[in-house]
Formats: sequence, C-alpha cells, structure tokens
Amino acid sequence: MATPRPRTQGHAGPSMQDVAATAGVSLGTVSNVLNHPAKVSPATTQRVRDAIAALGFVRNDAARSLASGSNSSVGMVLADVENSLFIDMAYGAQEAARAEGLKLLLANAVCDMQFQDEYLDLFDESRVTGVLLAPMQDSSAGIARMRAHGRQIVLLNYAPRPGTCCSVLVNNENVGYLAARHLIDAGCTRLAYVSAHGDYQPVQDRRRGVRAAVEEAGPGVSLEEIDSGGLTTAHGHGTGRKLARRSADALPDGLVAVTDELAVGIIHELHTVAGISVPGQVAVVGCENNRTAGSADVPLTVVDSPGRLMGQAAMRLLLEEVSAGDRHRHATVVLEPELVVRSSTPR
Amino acid sequence: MATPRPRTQGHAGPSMQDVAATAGVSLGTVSNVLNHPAKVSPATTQRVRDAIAALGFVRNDAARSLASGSNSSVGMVLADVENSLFIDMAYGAQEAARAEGLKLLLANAVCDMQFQDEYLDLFDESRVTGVLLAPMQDSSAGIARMRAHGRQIVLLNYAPRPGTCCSVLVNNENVGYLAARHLIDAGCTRLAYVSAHGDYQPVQDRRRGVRAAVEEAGPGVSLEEIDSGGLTTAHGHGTGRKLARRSADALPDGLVAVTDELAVGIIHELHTVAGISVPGQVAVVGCENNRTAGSADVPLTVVDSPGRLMGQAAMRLLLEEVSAGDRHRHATVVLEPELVVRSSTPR
DNA sequence: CTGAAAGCGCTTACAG
DNA sequence: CTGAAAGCGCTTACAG
Repeated sequence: MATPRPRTQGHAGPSMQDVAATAGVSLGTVSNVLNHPAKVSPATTQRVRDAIAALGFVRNDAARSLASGSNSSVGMVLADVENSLFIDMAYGAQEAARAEGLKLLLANAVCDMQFQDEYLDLFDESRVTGVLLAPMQDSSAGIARMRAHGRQIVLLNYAPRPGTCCSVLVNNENVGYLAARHLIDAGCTRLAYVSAHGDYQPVQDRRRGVRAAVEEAGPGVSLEEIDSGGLTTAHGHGTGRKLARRSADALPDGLVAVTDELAVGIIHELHTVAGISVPGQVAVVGCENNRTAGSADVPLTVVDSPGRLMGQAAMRLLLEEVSAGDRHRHATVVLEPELVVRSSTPR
Repeated sequence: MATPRPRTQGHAGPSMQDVAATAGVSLGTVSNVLNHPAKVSPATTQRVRDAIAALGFVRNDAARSLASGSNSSVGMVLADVENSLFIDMAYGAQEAARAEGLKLLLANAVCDMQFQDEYLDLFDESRVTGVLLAPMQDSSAGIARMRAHGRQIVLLNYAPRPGTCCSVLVNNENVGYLAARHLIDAGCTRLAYVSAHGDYQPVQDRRRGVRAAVEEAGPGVSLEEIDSGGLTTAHGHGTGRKLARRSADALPDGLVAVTDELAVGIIHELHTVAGISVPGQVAVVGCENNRTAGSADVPLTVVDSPGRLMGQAAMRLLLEEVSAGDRHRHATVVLEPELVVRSSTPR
C-alpha cells in the first residue's frame, strides 16, 4: 500500500511492471486482473487495483494491441461532418459499437478525397478492428487498398462496385419516387427535378425515381430537369433567382430538389424574395431531411433517410465480417426512406 | 522484384522483416527508408519501396508508437458534433494539425459525460500526442485525470479552473454585450435575455454582457431575464408561445437568445405562427451563428464566434505545450466575437 | 490461481 | 550508408 516514488524518467508513465512490483505480484497477474479478472483471486485483484490507483497507471494501448493482435476501435471516415445524415450515421454506428465494447473514432474528410485517403491509411496503420466509410464520390481505390491489406471496410450511403465490400444504402430511387409521387398526389402537373452533375450516386438514383413516378402518372404530368450547377444553398439561390424570372405559366408547380440545401435556397428566393408562394404556386420537396430543413423560411417537406439505423446496420455488418473471417459473404443492406410532410407542399 | 508469396498465416500482413527480406536489406534499413530517407542511398531506397509495394506492406502504428514512444495523432473530444461551432473548431484544429504532419481523430460525446470520459480515456490509453476537449459542462475531473497521467490537454470554449490547463475561449461576455448593444442601438428599450440554468458557462458569461450593456444604456432601457427551461429549438417554441400570449405592451421589443436554436424557435412562434413581426415588433439576436441561423424563418442576426480560429489556436497551444515540456506555462487565448446583422433585427 | 518467458513489429542508438 | 541487437509495454500460452 506504500506509494512508491513515481518514475522520474521523462513522462513515460508507470508500466504494468511497476504495478506488479508495487502489488508484489508478477506481470502476468496484473495483465490477468485487467483482461481475465475471473482468473485472479479477490485478494490479489484488490492489491493490484490499489497499486494501479496509487500509481495512476494507464494501459498502453499500442503495446496492448501489438501483443494481442487486436484493437478495440473502429474507424469511421465521413465525407462531410456538416451533413446531418452523416452525423446520424455516426451516432448509430457508435451505439452499435458500444454494444460490443468498441469505440468509434471519427475522421472528417471535409469533402476532400486526399483527406479521405489519408484517414483511411491512418486507420489502416492503426490496425483498427474495421473501417466505416461514408464517401461522396467513388472511392474504389481506397476500398481496394484497405481490402488488399485484409482490413474490413463497410460503405455507407454509396454503392460499392458489386462484390467489393459490404454496404448500407438508402433506396434512393424510392427517395426520388416518393418525393415526386407526393407532388403528383398533391395535384402538381409540371414537375421539375433540380440537381447537378457529378458522381454523387444519390443524385442519379433519385432522378430515376422521379422519372418513374412521372411516367407512372401518365401524359398529364410533365418533368423538367434543371441543372443547379451544384448542391449547396448558394446554388439553390441561383436556381431560385432564375426560376423567379420566368412567366407564371412557365414555372413548374412542383419541385424536387436533390438536396435540402438546394431546396432551402430556392424557397428563399422564390417565396421570401420574389413573393412566389411556396407551396401555393410552387410546392417543394427536399430529399434529405437535414437539420436545417425543419427550420427554413418555409419548413421543408422532405424524404427522410434513416441515418441512425444505417449506422447501426453498417457497424453490425462490419463486426459480422470481422468475426466470420473466410466464411464471410458481402451483403448490401438497403433501407427505405420515408416522406415527412411539412409546409413546403400542400396540406 | 520477384513477388514473394504473401504470408498465409491469418490476416497478419507482411512485416518490415518481410520487406527487408524481399529487398535484400536489413530491418533497420527499411525503417530508415520510412523514417529517415536521407540516410539511405537512392538505389537501396528504390529496392525497399518496390518491396513495400509488391508486398502491400502497411506500417503497424502500434509497434511504431511503442518503439518510438511517440504518436502522430491528436484526439479531439467534442461534446456535440451537431453544433456547428464545434465542427468549425474541429476543422481549424485539423488544419493546424496537418501543418505539423499530425492527424486529428474526433470523438463525439453526444452531450453525455460518460461518453466524454470514455473517449478521454481511450485517447489517453492510445498515447496520442495530446487531447483537445470542447465540453459543455465542468470537466475538471477528466482534465485532472489526463494531466495526472502527463497527457497534455487543451480546453475549448470552456474556461478551466485557473491554472489547470491551456484553453481557448470566446469573450462570451462580449457576445452578450454586442448582442444587447446592437438592440439598444436599434432603438429597443425593453430587452429580454432568454436562457436556461445549468453549468454551460457561455450562458452566464453572455448574461453578464447583456446586463452590462443595459446598465450602460441607463434608465431608459430595461432588462427582463426569461428562463426557457433549456437551450433547444423546442424550448424556443415553448418560450415563443408564452411570449405570444402577452399583451403588446408587455412584450419585450428586443430579445437576446443565448443559443441560435432558442432564437429560431422563438421567431417561428412569434413571427410565423402568431404573426408578431420580427423584427418589426420584436427584434431578435442569437449568440452563436449556427449553420441554421442564416436560413431560418427570418434570417437571424447573430454574434459570431470564430470557431475555426479557435481550433487552430487550440492545436497550436497543445503542440507548444508538448514541445515545451517542463518550461511550459499554461495560457488562455481569448478571441473576440463579431456581430453579423441579418433580418431579425432592424436595418 | 500464480509466475517466468517468449514474442508482437517496430525504432533507435551503436558499431562497422 | 548499412546491419545486428536491444528494448518499447504489453498478452499469451505454458509450466507449476
């Protein structure tokens, strides 16, 4: 119980060896107290715990994972921490990780592929239990790199090349379909789909769904596709201003914006600036349910993706893959979106 | 250049030993190629690089930091990833970290002290170069634990107990002052400060600033303090509804909301639901400049905190502390906020 | 239930 | 510029 003098050498803290000496037991016993408590007698356990407390001992995780060959963290690389869907996914993943005693480490790629690759490599070198990746662009190269190193990786919100890895997706075609369908049901006949080019998959998927709903509705309903030049609120403002200049009969009466930011920007210009009533003259649906969507100029009707469930599902797939080893078969989980009606569409 | 058969044993990848064997050099030389390239001849370097590529060798970071005693990551624990100020801080910290060749690992405590403590411990056990903590409550215990273990920690957006550690703060008193002062300058005479109890420091600091501005203005200006029971949009809605029931002359004409969410909720109820014009009848200022603030029912006038600069400053303080060793003296960096006028206040 | 020993995969002096 | 050796701090059989 005597407090031994702390190691003076640098700021290397006390080691398990020091704990063992203080407690008067062997190194292995200290390790057992920490990792296999059932193997140690209560009395010994207590002596060791006291020594740990007295010394302020902190396990060295590097030594631990080096010796054990395992690691209690999962790394998650997010293309964009500002997107609330991504935050929800991180939250769900964290819940599922904790349920297994694992920690979730986050890295923000700030929409930059170089950052994304660097963080993938960092997690790779850290020998994390596995990696979750929610990208905004094709990331086949990075995925292949991880897998070539034997590291498990699960993709979120972006379909991998078939058979490359596990993934959790939203049925984005249905996102587009539900959005357009809702407008059509509300009586809109001149729809527009506002989106931009680029390789962000959801854009294309949602477009297909929008088209499907319009075709299904028959000749009474038309579809215009508008290129906003980008996916942000600023691009929405630009698009909104252009639309506001049109004559009333050239204006779409129902608008599906591929991102909520686009929708919010458009509504601001149309409704607040130009006085074109939303949803009176133009109804607008967003495709994401961002945090901002509910508190916009006109609270936005959206098609919601279940981010938290996606995160949970991804973590479960990852852990299954890790434990299955060679028996593993890649799986894709597709979750369904849901319409959330607010004020930017009739009713 | 011959591709040797990959190790079949488990999924332990090739080691530096394997690389050395393939390249026909010794282990130390491989290490030098990786860590001290100048010490190795170009020809040898190339042979080693080829071997690394051929084998798909990935450094084992655990072994690396165990052997070297250092670690190239900084851990950052955020109380709430959904708060855009915190995201900005993370962004700034990441920039500053990269400038020094360090990676920033993020952990989201989801406003839960238990999570926060667990992640602090995780980073502690990982022997990260240092820790950045942006808490929402008093975290003295966790800070003391880190420091007792010799781990450097810098606090963001929350003042530590004096002399406990370095910190980067916003002058939150000035946040309150600027907000109130702006309202007074705009002609408001019946101010209210909407906030809630709890130990989130900015709430108290901003209150002091609001009071100071009102006192400075003299007897013509009054201040009411309203307890919203919490800091979220929902609490704002509740508060807004209560205010809307008041007679017109009992209504404050200028409102400082301690969080943007509160402000947005209040404005929604007042302006959009009850038809009480903002800023016509009631002017509203938020204290944070969240992402949502600009795209609210009425774009919100706010006092902005320089999150990115705060993150950069914190990372610099941390790295200074790490390199200074015993010569280090704790420092507090206080950055000044700035008024951003939008539509929720006159002009 | 306890202890002595080997080994995880690197880095770092140190000698050549 | 290169190579052999020690050691970082643990975990894990293995023998007692």
